[in-house]
Order: sequence, then structure tokens, then C-alpha cells
Amino acid sequence: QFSKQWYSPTAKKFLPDRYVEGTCYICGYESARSDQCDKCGNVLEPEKLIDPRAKTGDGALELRDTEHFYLDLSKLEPDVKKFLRERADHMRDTVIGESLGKIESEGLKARSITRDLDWGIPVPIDEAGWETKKLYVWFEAVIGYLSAPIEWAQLEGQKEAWRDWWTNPKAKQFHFIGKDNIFFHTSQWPAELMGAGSAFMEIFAGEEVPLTLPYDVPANQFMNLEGQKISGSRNWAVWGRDALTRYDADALRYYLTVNMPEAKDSDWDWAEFVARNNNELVATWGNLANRVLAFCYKNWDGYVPSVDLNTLRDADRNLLAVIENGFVTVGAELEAVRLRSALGEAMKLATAVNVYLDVNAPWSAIKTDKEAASLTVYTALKAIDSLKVMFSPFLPFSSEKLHGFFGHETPLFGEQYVEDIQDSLGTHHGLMYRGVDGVQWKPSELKPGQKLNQPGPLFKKLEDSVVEEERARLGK
RNA sequence: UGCGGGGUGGAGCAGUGGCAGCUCGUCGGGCUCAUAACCCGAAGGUCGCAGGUUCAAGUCCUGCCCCCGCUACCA
Repeated sequence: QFSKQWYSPTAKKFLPDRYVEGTCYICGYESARSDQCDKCGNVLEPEKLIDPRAKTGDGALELRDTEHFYLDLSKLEPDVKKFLRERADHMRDTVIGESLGKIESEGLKARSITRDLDWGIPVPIDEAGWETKKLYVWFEAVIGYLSAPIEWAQLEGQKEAWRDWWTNPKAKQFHFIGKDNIFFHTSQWPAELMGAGSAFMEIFAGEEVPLTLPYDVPANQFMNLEGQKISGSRNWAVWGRDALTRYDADALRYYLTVNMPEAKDSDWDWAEFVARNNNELVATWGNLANRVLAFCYKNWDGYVPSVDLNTLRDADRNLLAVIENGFVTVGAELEAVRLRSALGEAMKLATAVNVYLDVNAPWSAIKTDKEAASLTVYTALKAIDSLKVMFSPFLPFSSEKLHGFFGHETPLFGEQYVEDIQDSLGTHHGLMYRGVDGVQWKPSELKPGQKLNQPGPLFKKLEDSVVEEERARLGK
């Protein structure tokens, strides 16, 4: 299909609309973008722009025909609608509104999948004129969701392993993205998959099997920084590697999770980071683990109290039942990708253990009734050993550390490592993971009398001065 | 302009037509195992604005205001 596009003979290339500005043919504003006038707000037809010029300074412009490939999504509109309606109940309102809601009000239109760009993946056509064109990133990048697992499976030496996700009807695929990419993941990529139907597997493996469609696209809104949009070029950012030189990964992960823009934009605020780290992560959870382990390590000579499990009191059993139920409630929130809520549920359980300790006061009981104190400490330890698992998706490093304090034989998590990979394109790094056997998402089976390792604080309290230091780094 | 999402105590959020909740902060009390951490209690809200439907509205309807995104041949 052909369309008109502004071309710069000087630069010998087509210019994206956003690089073209001129006089608005509606209100006369002289610095209108070619597709929309910032003065009067009207959407413009780029070819009607008066006195068009390149923002890049590439001389006079002329309107030329350019040919591109299109995905005729309108033909798949009924299929995409059906796909989204089937998922509307478990997908976020923001995502369904932006996808199904929009399609219902505006329809699904054809989209070009090639661009006049000098970088990117070439269009695989040998005719003159196509050598200057490239595949549009959102047409090809999403294919990586399929091709990357296939490559991974081959590297792992289990050629068929990728099929666990792609031809297994029980597989649930989740796409974690930002709100600006909702269309590509809820509509275009599913349309590509549905359009291909079982043809991909027929060509690839000689079987007529369809590929798995996405189950959920839990897109987040945006996170700003100290009230402004994050911008790498202006250094208005929190750089991961840099921040990790000053803060523990789990402290950053905690704040990112509780502040995750699941329903609306949120703001990274350094004062709030410090407050939440100190008042919630350290105080409620870190202190709980530390106070019980330290108390036990000191008074039971480094061992879990050797209690008879049949003598557990009602209060002990009740607490453990509440904690055990957390694997259901936290698990359900995780599955529904309500991560803030999942973490909040786990924190509530940590508070429940703090309350239990306050009521049973083993530091008093130990003076008069060591057996009772043993039961309380054992119960609290077992609860913490379970909570560690519930916190582990959010706070993997501290959970592993805590796991170590308990003296368990196998680690909580497997091992990540980098491997050099050789393929037809050369050598590149592959991020690999060697897992741990068995299901980890289950209540603790802490053995009475188990040997503990010397415990210590899980997290660090942060000084208030951090706030000014970090704010001073911004924008420089 | 059109479409989608958001606007709820000081801060951040949840809320399915039926007594407006949670975390933090604030104030008061308790405890002393713990990183001055933990526990209990209290104060604090005309749910963006204006109408409407209903026995009953934060929730449903209409209009308006503000913020963000999509409406891009940017990723």
C-alpha cells in the first residue's frame, strides 16, 4: 500500500512525522507538528501542512509516495475481540479499556509493519526500493516471545522444552509491559498468532497445532521520579547498577513493589523510599525475623527449641493455620498479578506474628516457664520460615539469607550464571538459571532441634540524609 | 478533537449500590526479645465539581474541571 510521506532530498530519506513541523493549516500556528498542532490541538493531515520543514535541519522537503507492507488487522477484528472478551474478567480495567474498549469504539485498523528507517531488520525483499526499508519493531520484536524460548530450549539441550509454554493448552502466558505498549501485546501480537494459526507449527514441526495465546497482559501505568517524568538523557533517573552500589536490591525491590503503578501513575519519592524501608520493611518484617532468631539463638544455644509438636497450644496452632492460609491468599494475589496487594497480605501476616509474640511474651515466660517459651519461639520461627517463602518473590535476596540463618540444607533459589553462547551470528552472553528441585511454595516443616546459623539483621535502616543526597544527584 | 485510565483523611492506596477501609505519619498508652524496633488505643474524610436515578450512591447516569496514556513512519 502506498502513502504520502515528507521526504528530504538532502538527507535522502523519509522523515517521521514528528521530525516535520510547519504552519498549521487550521489556526496558522507556525510551529505545528505535522500530525498535530500543539496550539489548537487539532489532528492534522501531514500532507496539508503549510511550509513544511525538517526539525533536523535537512533542507527543503517534498511529498513523495512510499510503499509499505500492512497487517490488515481489520480482518482479524472479530477474533481479537473474542480473544479479549474471554479474558476481560481477569485482565486489568486499564488494559481492557485500552484494548477491547477501543476496538469496540474505533474498530481495528490496518497497521503498516515496515518503516523508512536506516536501521533495524531489513525487509527480506530483493526488489529495488526495499533496501532502505526496515521491519517495524513491534511487528518483529514480539516474535521474540516465541523465538527466544526455542533458542533457550536448544541451548539447554532440551529441544522440546519451549513447547511447555507454546503448545501446552494449560500454559498461561503473562506479558509484563507498560501502558504505552498495550496495543501491541493485547491486539497486534495475538492477531499475528491467530493469523498464523497452526501454520507455524506445521512448517516448524510438521504438526497442525495452534500456538498459545497470551493469558494476561498486566500492563503497568508509569512511574515518575520526584514528580517528573523519568528521562535518561536528562539524568532524571534512578540507575539500577548505580543504586545497587548504595542500597540492597531488596530495599529497592520492596519500594518498587509497594509503589508499583498498577492502576495509575505513581511517583518514586526518595523520602518515601527511606520511610517505607525503615518503617515497614525493616520494622515489621526484618525486625520480626531478627528479634525471634536472635532471642532463640541466644537462649536455646543456637538450636530451634526441641518441642513435642503434639503439645502445641491452640494459640500456636491458630497462628500456624493463619500463616499456612497465606500461601492461598498471597498466591491468589500473585496469580492475579496484584503484586502490591500480595506483598501487603504477606506484611499483614508478619504483623500477626508480631501480635502473637506480644501476647505470648516469651521473654517473660522464659523466666518462669521455659516450656511455654519454647512453644512460642518454635511457633514464631516456623511462621517466619513460611513467611520467608511468601516474601521471596519480592525479596529474594533477604529470603535466601534468612533461609540460611535457619540452617536448611538446600538453598531456596537456584543459581543464575552467564554463559558464552556460539551461534551463526557469533558469540554472545546468555543469562542462564540452574533451578532447585521441588515445589517451594508451601508451608515450613521446621524440625524441632534444628541447628541454626548465627543470625543478623536482614535489612539496613537508612539515614534521612539519603533523601538530600539522592535528590542532589538528579538532573546533573 | 476522539478514545482509555485516574482524581477517596497529612502522604500513598483499596473499595463488589447497603455503617468509608488499609499502610505510613500524628497524638496517647503498654512492652523491653528486637535495627529507638514491637503491641494497643485515639484523632483526622462534605470520596475532583455540579446535577440526576434510588428506600439507599465513593460505587449507577449526565455535564464540567484537572493529571497520564493512546490517537506517531518513537521504542
